Amino acid sequence: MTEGWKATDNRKISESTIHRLSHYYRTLSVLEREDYETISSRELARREKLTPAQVRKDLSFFGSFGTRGLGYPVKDLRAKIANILGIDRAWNVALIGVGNIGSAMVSYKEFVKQGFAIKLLFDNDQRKIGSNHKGIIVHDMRDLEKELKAKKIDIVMIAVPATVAQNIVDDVVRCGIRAILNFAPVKLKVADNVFYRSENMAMELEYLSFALVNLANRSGGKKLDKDSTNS
Amino acid sequence: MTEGWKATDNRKISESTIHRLSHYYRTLSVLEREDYETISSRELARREKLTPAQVRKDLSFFGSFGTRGLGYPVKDLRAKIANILGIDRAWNVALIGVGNIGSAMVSYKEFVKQGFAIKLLFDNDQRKIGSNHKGIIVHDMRDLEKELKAKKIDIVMIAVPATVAQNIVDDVVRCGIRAILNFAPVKLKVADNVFYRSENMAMELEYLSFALVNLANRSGGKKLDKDSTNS
DNA sequence: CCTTTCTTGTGAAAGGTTTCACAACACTGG
DNA sequence: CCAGTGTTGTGAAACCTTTCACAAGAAAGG
Ligand SMILES: NC(=O)c1ccc[n+]([C@@H]2O[C@H](COP(=O)([O-])OP(=O)(O)OC[C@H]3O[C@@H](n4cnc5c(N)ncnc54)[C@H](O)[C@@H]3O)[C@@H](O)[C@H]2O)c1
Ligand SMILES: NC(=O)c1ccc[n+]([C@@H]2O[C@H](COP(=O)([O-])OP(=O)(O)OC[C@H]3O[C@@H](n4cnc5c(N)ncnc54)[C@H](O)[C@@H]3O)[C@@H](O)[C@H]2O)c1
Repeated sequence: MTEGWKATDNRKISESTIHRLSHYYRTLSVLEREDYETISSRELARREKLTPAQVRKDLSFFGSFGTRGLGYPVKDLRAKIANILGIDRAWNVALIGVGNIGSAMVSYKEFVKQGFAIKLLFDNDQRKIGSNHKGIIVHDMRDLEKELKAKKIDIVMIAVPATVAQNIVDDVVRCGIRAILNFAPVKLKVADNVFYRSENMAMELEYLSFALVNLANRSGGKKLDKDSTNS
Repeated sequence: MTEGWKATDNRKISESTIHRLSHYYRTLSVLEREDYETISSRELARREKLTPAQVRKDLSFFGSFGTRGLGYPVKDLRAKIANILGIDRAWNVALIGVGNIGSAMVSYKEFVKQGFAIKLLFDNDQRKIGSNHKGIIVHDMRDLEKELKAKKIDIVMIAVPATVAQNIVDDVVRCGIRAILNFAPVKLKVADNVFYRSENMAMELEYLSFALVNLANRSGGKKLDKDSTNS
């Protein structure tokens, strides 16, 4: 039980658990900077607005990292979670579609700090191809395969109009990419061995709209929180 | 059973159900444009990669909109879902923080089409205050309360640096706002009667990272899909 | 009008996630 | 070394969501 998590393990880890690990990671980073040595599941839960049992259960899927009577060692646990999430290394990211959203992403310095470095840009607009964004040249879509492979890209972000998103995804998957972050408000069809996630702002706004119409002025109305305990 | 959903109903609707309604809505919009009269739960499920039972169950929480043997009337169902989600009306949105992400949002024309019109911009950078983005003037944060009330803002988007996000949220809530869409990668503390959702790209990237490290090259690897059946 | 075919709406079963509750253990102070 | 306190790790219970399975109803065709 002490040797922890193996990638080959067959246990099924829920999406919610992984998302909570991301949060734990951020909180632990703060605690580490504030020179905390250990933290209890109770205190961690308080900061995350979860139950202590939830915290312990989440961590227990991957090993036993705490000390009874004491809590978890902040530094080690942070490192362990980084390892579980695979963010203890650098990932090479490419971005396709250097428009409004795409430009914002390129200018965002936090990604690099978190180990996700945008190494390649693509567009099909002749006016944009060859131009320089924060030191990165925008490539022609025709060079997609060659460049993705040359730069050993792991993750592709897609910020093109919704109408062409599926085509681009198909191209990217054909080039061997297994992980995609999509910003177009469409549901993508991909093979079973390709992972993708979508950021869909319209959907979140619709959720807020639903909440305002249906859940507002309830007695002790409930918090809706994508960040919180419920997935 | 035929009079359908009431906002005063006490049944608990899950987040997943609401997200799926958003998807159904989009698919139904497409079907309506393609002049479909009716659609069965089976066909809708096929397009959404869900089970027919899931579709029927989701809809059944709000009433019974179908005809046995025939399916659901596309036009009516779309209208009904719009009503449930509260997107059959216009919402007034304000955006705080006109930086990289904020500017991208202002330039995004789809939001207006979907009933979410950005009516107000705020920043605390003197160089930005007074400037004009797509016809909207950037206001000083000091005018927050006055302007939010004058423009009858329903939803506030927060695109400021993570360090100040909580302060801004507190201000906004104090002005009476009940719905917030947050882009800063922090967990916000808000009262129980305030709804908020976060777009957290770092978290989605971390999920992809986890998938690449832990789930890749599994036998018949599983698709991770925020859009799909699991919330 | 009756039979066949189709599809909804929904209780009940199955499956998944969170919370509970407590044994096991670690540290502290006497 | 022992009693007392605190906290983990984890089966089991409680809770929540999805899937199953079928009765009920609608249309079509003879
Ligand atoms: N801007 C926002 O705030 C926002 C919000 C939510 C969702 N989105 C979504 O993000 C996506 C991008 O939005 P945007 O506002 O940045 O749009 P945009 O039009 O500013 O940018 C799209 C970019 O993609 C490029 N492009 C178009 N077709 C291409 C192709 N076949 N191959 C390569 N590049 C191509 C265009 O040249 C352009 O540079 C859209 O799907 C949009 O729905 C944007
Ligand atoms: N740019 C991205 O791609 C990206 C991606 C993920 C998350 N985010 C998050 O979105 C937020 C904004 O990112 P960005 O890249 O647009 O940053 P930015 O620095 O470009 O923009 C922030 C804006 O907020 C304004 N601001 C700062 N303090 C303020 C205050 N107290 N009141 C009002 N306005 C204030 C600044 O003047 C600036 O215009 C950040 O929290 C960031 O972490 C951005």
